[in-house]
Amino acid sequence: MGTIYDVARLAGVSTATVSRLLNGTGPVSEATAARIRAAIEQSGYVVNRAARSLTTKNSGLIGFLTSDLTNPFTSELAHAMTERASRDGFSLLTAVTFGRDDRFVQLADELRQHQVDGIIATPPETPTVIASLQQLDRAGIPVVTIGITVPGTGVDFVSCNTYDGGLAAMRHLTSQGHRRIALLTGTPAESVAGSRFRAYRDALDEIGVGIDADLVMEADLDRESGLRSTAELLRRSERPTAVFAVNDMIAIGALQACHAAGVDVPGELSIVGFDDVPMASLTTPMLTTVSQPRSELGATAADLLVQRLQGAEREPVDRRLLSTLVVRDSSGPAPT
Amino acid sequence: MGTIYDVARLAGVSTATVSRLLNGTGPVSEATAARIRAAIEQSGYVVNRAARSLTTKNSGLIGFLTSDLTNPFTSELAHAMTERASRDGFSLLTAVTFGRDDRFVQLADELRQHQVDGIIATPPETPTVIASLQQLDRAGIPVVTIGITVPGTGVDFVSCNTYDGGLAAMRHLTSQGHRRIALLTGTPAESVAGSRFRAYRDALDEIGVGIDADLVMEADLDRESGLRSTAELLRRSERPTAVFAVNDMIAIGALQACHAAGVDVPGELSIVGFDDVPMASLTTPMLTTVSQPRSELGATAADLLVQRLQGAEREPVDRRLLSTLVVRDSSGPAPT
DNA sequence: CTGAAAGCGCTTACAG
DNA sequence: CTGAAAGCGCTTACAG
Repeated sequence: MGTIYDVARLAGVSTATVSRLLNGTGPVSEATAARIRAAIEQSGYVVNRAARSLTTKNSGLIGFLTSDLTNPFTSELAHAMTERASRDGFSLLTAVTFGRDDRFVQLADELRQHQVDGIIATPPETPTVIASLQQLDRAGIPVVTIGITVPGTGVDFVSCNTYDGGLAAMRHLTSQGHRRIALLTGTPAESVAGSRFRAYRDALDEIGVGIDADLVMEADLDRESGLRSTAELLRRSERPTAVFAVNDMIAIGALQACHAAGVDVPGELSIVGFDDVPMASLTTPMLTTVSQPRSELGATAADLLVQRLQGAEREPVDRRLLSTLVVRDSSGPAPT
Repeated sequence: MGTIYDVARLAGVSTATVSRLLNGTGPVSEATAARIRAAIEQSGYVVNRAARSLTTKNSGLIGFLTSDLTNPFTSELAHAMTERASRDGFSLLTAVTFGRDDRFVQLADELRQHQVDGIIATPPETPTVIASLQQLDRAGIPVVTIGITVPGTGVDFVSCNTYDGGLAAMRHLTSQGHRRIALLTGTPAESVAGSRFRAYRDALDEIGVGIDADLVMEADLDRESGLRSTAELLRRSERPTAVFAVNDMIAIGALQACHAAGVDVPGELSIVGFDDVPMASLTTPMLTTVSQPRSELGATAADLLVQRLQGAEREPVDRRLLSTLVVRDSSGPAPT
């Protein structure tokens, strides 16, 4: 592909001059500029950013750590981040953890090896992950998290008021007479989707009902496990009357379990999800869920990181976007 | 973060020895190995792969060029590719073109700047894109494409038999009496989703009906444009009785347009999609569509590329996976 | 406006 | 089993 030396030789100048033209980092006479441009054209020269990063300490790479690119929520985040980042010449290096803590740690390390300028993470809020994020921060790598806070660091944080959203969802159920409400969430419930767990607990508390451990289903955060957990709930002699899923994919799995078991939704079981993914309004019945501004979350996260990478000195930011309950058809009064 | 020099100094050895231990590329006595490991631990050393790539010519980066990460089809591809690639230590550098040719060319260049070892692309089959891909190939960068062929190159190719799938979908409609069938596709129809266009044309040909240009709706490949195109079709005095969408997102948009206009599906209009994205079985009515093995496509593409990157010398591969028509509820007999 | 030279952090023959 | 040194492709003071 040719190096900057080839271009320099072809144009009869030094590599310093070529570099200056390429980066607009110093004056170059129009005559030599023209010769250099011709040489670049002729040799098909493409700058080697890996080499460049060796001196500049900037790779132009942003690491994105996520557990599942398949989840529409995540893919919209990634899309919005890519778009925002590319505006300032940054590319996204994506690492998928499959929700496994050990992979998170390993992939964070890999991103560092690739000299990412910064990292955006939207992982489960487990101790291992938090520790890993803190280490990144200590190593001086700018980090922005979506949905989880990392105490004692300079990490920027963008999220929705998921607690409020979760509370609205739960109250929507309790106000309609639901008492036996199952929670479909990750493992452990307290930390994976922790704010939604707290909303679940507090809303039950409001109506004087404690948490029934049998109704807290800890599993993966995907449709499969929503289907499995709900199928199990439906087999029990004493069923819940409602299900609160911490994301829509789980809720959709729950819906499918009901279809399969011939259980009427919302007549026999109310289902509420979280995220308002595109397909939430396409299910039968359409899903009641909490809407999060996905693109805005992604764009904001990327924006905060880019700002920092461009030298903005400021206090760590805690940016909360609004999430709202969207009542559709999968929820209704508790059966009497 | 410390460099290999810091580690070497700390362990009292040369950088060459550290490098040999790190890469398992030469013998190191157990005693020194232990000292080096301790030094790495102590200094929190992380190898700089950008620097490494300067000598090895391997970045460990695979570029993924796609038009829309939001499409479930694409995100599943990306997911599967990431998984397969990471097995051999490769990371995915994602570039999103938003379906724009100029961005494709620019992003391909950016990926080269970042020294990607190879590229996987699943873009529209436009002349600009083909030319760009050919240039990549000429530059000696291994390329695997999903869904489009690049003539006269060493590019590996993995796809479904989308023509057969499209033909099955179209025959499903024509055999039920449909004559006025609209095609919802990209611009230009002949090349974006070209095989599906050919299937459309040939199936109409079989029943002695020519293409009615008014029924070929060229637009973007997303839900929005499916909605818009269909809304327009529904406003016409002479409506089509069926719609064949080249992907499910478009088909879902078509479904929504019908909902909005109070048009019964499939009573008044049959809709057939393509891809069988997860939400295709969650719509009301559930979508008739052509199923593509998404994960397998992604995994195969990544596999072919990794093989090549690991030095496999072989003829360019043309791997066809099977796509099949899935008849659900959005299609039925033509209204009489 | 331009060039010579050092240095970024690695790996790799080569020599021992 | 180990080290000295060159080289990968850039950028950046420094000097002119």
